[in-house]
Amino acid sequence: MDKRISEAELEIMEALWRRAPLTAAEVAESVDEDRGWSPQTVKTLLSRLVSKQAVAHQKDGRRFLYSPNVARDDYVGGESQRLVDRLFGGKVTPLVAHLAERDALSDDDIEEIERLIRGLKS
Amino acid sequence: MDKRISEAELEIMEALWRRAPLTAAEVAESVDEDRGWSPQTVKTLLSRLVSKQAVAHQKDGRRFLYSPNVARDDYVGGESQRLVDRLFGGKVTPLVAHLAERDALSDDDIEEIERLIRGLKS
DNA sequence: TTTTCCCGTTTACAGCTGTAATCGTTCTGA
DNA sequence: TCAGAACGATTACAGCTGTAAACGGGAAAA
Repeated sequence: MDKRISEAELEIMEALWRRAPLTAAEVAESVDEDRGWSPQTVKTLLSRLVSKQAVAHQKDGRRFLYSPNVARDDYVGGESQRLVDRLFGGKVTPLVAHLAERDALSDDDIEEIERLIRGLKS
Repeated sequence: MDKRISEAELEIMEALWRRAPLTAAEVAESVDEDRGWSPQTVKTLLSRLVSKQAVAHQKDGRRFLYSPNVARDDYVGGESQRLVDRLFGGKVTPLVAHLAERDALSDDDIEEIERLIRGLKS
């Protein structure tokens, strides 16, 4: 948990959050579908993540097994907080209000948020 | 509305969203407090924003007047959507749930969101 | 044993960012 | 009229990103 994780690196993290530990080749497989990256690219991203300490690797014979070193929840929480801080003065309500106004909320969403909020109140 | 606005550039946008049109010098003044940028830096950021078409400039004598070319609301909406897409599978509810779980919501927030949701339902 | 393959590591390279300094031109005050 | 001042434009430069290719060493296959 050192420097920020870039967009491409996030793809790698998602693969490792889905399943870990994985070898570089397995990560490449788990990710290639959508992005079409060469295995080299995946390896580069993995080592960058290792130096950023977002990913840990332990030797397994002559190869490495990679595992996330940051919980997805923590990452997601941090990023959400960043957004809220940067754009909504640190307040969550305006974010929700904003999404609501932009019709980004379906009726089901509204229903569900209401249930959620109701749960929080008790 | 072309390429993405970077973090530093966002500071400039915020100044222009607060008040516009402004000269480069005025932007620098309106922003310098927190960041401690040299006026040159502000000018560089302004021209980058102009080439990204996030800012418009019209000649006023031998200087330019700069104005935002993107509404803050649109920008904020786009960024929020990006976050929701990248980290919450495009669903808003998990975001709210997440913030709630992380205790990022005060009682007042909850109260207010509830009011907001209630408003949406009717 | 020799060739081939697989790994991780190193190097590459262009585009974006942060942060300016410098340049050329034009207005302005002396 | 002539030297600054003020502007925008051009150039700088290191660090981060996206996207690999090349390299070197060991393991596996022939």
